[in-house]
Amino acid sequence: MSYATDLTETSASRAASTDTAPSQVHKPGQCTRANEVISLVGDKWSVQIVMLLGTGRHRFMEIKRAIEGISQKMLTVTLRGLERDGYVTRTVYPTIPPKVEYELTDLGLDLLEPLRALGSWALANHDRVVAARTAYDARAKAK
Amino acid sequence: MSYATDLTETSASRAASTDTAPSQVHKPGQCTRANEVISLVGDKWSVQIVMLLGTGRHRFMEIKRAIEGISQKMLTVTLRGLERDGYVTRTVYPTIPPKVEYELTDLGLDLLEPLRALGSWALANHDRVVAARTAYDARAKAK
DNA sequence: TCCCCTAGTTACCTCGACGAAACCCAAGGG
DNA sequence: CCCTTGGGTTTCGTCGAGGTAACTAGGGGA
Repeated sequence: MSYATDLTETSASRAASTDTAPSQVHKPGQCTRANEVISLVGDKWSVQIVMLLGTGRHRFMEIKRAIEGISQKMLTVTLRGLERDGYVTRTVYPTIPPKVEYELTDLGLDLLEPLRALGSWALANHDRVVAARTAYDARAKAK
Repeated sequence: MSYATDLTETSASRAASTDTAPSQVHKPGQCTRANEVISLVGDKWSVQIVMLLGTGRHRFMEIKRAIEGISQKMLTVTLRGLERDGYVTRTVYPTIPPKVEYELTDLGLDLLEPLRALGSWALANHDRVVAARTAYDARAKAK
């Protein structure tokens, strides 16, 4: 493992070719730590919510209506997770129709930057991916 | 939806507050398209493989030994997916112990950049997340 | 009177992601 | 004769993510 995020990563190829050391040439710690955070991105809903909250403070039902497709349960679960990880704050107004507002913390705002980078990359290169996909499928079908 | 990757996104809040239009004020297309690409990041293995291939060309068994924990099946499935989406190329040498090499395409190399950004962010902010997590758990337990 | 609104929680169920392990070919080594 | 090696495919089983629906509170509107 060990992503070589900005380290000079010659260890991966070395480990695979030499193979004398069992499999511990990489630093598994880094990979694990990175994954712990990156796995949030896999969450189907977390990214969308963080992106939405990037536009400012929002109420629960606002988010639910904005995300379209998310269930009540998953919204609460996801928001709890984001709160636990320190990305959002939850503010409860004990009025009688309850009112809860969610807002990004500094950490959440920080996360927004690489997330937006990934998002705009995705938007920009979407067509390339679709083209590759159809080309691949055509090739596979022709075979 | 609509991530507001770099657009001025006032529509999300507007849609939630006005609520006159059913739910189509955002541009759902962008969100869907972005997700289509971002969902790759959720794949538990795709990111690791792309990162590893960022260090150069690699053989199947090399990758399998380097990733540690991936099963034969998931490696083939993930690599096929990455090949289909145009991120990696698959080169078969029809020798008699078979030899297959995987390498990032230009698209894959392009993806590497936002991925590394996210990865180094994750590494840099891992501690903040863990701290928030333990603080939250302590608060929850004390309640 | 009854329903709806907000922000949840809970129980139940489904379905797909993923792992484990067996099987494949063909050549080469003991 | 069997094992190994590389790069798979296939089958089977599990487990958890996530959806659905019903419940909670109290006040306002028809």
